[in-house]
Amino acid sequence: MPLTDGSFKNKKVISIGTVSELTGLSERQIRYYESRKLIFPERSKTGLRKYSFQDIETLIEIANRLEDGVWTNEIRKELKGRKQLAKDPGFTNQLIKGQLNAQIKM
Amino acid sequence: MPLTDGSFKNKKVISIGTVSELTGLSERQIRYYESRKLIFPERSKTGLRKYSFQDIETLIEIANRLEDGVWTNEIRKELKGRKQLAKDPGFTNQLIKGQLNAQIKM
DNA sequence: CGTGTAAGGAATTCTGACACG
DNA sequence: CGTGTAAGGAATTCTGACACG
Repeated sequence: MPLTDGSFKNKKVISIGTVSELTGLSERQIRYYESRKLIFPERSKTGLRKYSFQDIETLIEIANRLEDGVWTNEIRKELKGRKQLAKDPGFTNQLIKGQLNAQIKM
Repeated sequence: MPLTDGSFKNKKVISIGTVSELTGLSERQIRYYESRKLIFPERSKTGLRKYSFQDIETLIEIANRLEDGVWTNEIRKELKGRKQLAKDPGFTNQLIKGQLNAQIKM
């Protein structure tokens, strides 16, 4: 199965510092939007937040809505409208292949 | 301009620990392949390596070739065959928009 | 050649809180 | 409400080196 690019978009692998650079938002803001239930990063085993490119797009959208004077409560409702579709259609499979190979090697 | 998914694939935003988890390779191996000129991560301002999803695919490929008993020197040649095409066709533009908005807001 | 590891330091991220408003 | 900051601690990453082979 060919690797469809859509696989990357929802893979949570970016740390908060990088997200901050990419979006222009402060880490404080990014964490706050999470507490407001606008974004849902995953956590590494040790608790570090991990974001996807999709999250970054959502964050930019959130920043734009806030500029318009919209409250996070309202933004949450707006965001709920757009269902986040199928995640991970293929990429993990490829990764597993790579890891299996690595294992078998041992 | 709509955001083409290809934009994500070449964006260097993943740190080495995450790459290690995703590929099953040790950080030592990943850094070594860089010293062998097989992969070319970018660096954050403070020197931390950042990889793209494309790099991850390449790493899995490298691991597979090594299992076949191929030397890094040879793998480098093989990799050179496949030109890494256009990077960043659009994503950065969108990010800049978000950041500009953020700036203007101030 | 390719990879593991201990070593010391630098950079990152986390949480809870005080602050302003 | 949304965001800044200082505080202390925990987790991550970096480089150069010794080791095996």
